[in-house]
Amino acid sequence: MTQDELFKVLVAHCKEYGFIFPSSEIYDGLAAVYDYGQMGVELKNNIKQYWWNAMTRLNENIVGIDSCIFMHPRIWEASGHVGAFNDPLIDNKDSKKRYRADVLIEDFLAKIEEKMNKEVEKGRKRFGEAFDEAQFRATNPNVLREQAKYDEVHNRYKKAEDANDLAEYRQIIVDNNIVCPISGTCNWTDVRQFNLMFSTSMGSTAEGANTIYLRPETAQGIFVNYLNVQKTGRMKIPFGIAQIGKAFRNEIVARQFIFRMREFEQMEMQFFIKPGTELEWFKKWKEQRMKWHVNIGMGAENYRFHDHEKLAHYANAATDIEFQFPFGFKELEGIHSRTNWDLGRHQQYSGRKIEYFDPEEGAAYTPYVVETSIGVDRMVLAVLSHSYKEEKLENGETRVVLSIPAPLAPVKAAVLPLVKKDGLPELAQKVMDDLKYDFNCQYEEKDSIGKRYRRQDAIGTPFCITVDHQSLEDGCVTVRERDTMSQERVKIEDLRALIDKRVNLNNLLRNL
RNA sequence: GCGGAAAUAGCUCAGUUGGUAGAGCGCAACCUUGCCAAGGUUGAGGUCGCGGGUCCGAAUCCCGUUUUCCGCUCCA
Repeated sequence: MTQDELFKVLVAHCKEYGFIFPSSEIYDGLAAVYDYGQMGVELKNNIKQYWWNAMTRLNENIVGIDSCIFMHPRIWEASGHVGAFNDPLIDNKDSKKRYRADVLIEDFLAKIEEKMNKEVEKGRKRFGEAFDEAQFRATNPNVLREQAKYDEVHNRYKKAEDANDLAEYRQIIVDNNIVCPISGTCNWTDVRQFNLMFSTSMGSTAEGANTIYLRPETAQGIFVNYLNVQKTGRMKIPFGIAQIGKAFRNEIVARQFIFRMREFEQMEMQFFIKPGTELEWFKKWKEQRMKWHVNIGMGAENYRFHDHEKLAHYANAATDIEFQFPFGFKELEGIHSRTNWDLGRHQQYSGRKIEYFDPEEGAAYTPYVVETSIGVDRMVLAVLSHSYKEEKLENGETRVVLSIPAPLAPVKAAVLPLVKKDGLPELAQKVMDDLKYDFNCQYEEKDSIGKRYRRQDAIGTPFCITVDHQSLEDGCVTVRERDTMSQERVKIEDLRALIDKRVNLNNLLRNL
């Protein structure tokens, strides 16, 4: 099976066993939006818990928050998201360069003005003292011609701007033969507005309504709460704020299942530090985060760093942790040294002083930030794609098994009476009642025992506990292990400890 | 965004030159069995993605549309 086929099979498996469904499926679906089903939500919650506890429990100086999806619109101006993603953009097909269509037109208008001014200067030299500029502009044929052209383009441009008419932008550029400064050609694409942010309006009346955005990242919710947390938590630098939450991006091309969705979930931690120490902390968090991933046990060889050579305007160092997905090594997590860019911008836009008084320095400064940002859905996909296996058994049959690392598995144990009579269901139900407070368990009595084992394999349940006739006499049950299919007899009272050892998330945390 | 392909039961698919919708698996109930997807009986489930057109008659032919997949492009 090729990686491509494997990916398709995995998507089908996710739907068949209740991990991930296409959104709004009975209405033909909604592109690039997916829902988590009864198994998927458990897996996802376990991943989130592993991250949350690793951040907030293992680090005394990291605390969590949960900020809202709706935020003040000015936040997105400060963060640069509004400016960068609202512009009408046009590409030159020959030079492959992208320009702002409005800037191209404004530059063109500026050139016409320059031409007119040159004519006026010529006139001034010719007529000397007697020169009447207004008179000259109203009568000189060269100036009049340019002025008419200017007025026409300017009017069209303003109208297009008011109507947000992108096609008209392009038409103005083409009609006036505005060329690309690099290729010198007029071979343009359509004008497109790349607004990555979803917007809605807040306020019940049209005139009183504000445009507000669905956050395209959770990080800004942390930055705008920096002062609140630092003061109320009496946090001392260095310290971090962690958050898990939904973010929204109106992707132009959203494909590859849950790898790139329009609504997705992030786990972000912003670590606030003293300026000048950022590269040290960047290095530390790089190591820490890689350790967290490898600790899950899906093979260190499936991860790698990808350092950014071209840096975003706010960063002075950046790297990705990439995972080997069925479609290649792709970004799972980003680690960025964001300097004081975000806090500085919020200071500027809000007018509030966002500083930290460092008692050791005896001075105040705007903290620097190292960010770790991981996609929850990408983690889910990483775990699922790595865990899905089709095994050839000795009897020639194929077994589909999700070898999800046990602490992340949706269901930890299935309790199965060998037959549904002779008092076995009653005993099995007792076993179930004993375990259900500690672990997510399933009770099943339908179909043959073999079939039930396979069903549990398909959802990645690490343990199957079978109650048979002998159990009624000796109080022992068969524990069947998912990956090896091996069985052992265990006393019912020893079950909890045995399962706990393998599935408890805290054991994963202890290895960090 | 552009080009190509696909859409029939929960899943995988068949359905002849246009003539009343099929299989296997799965699902539900019961019987038999009991440690790796067992057998039997019975049953539920589809206006064939959606909308329009041609025709006496459309799952089948035509047009439009939606969604998905595969390339390219874009984004990071």
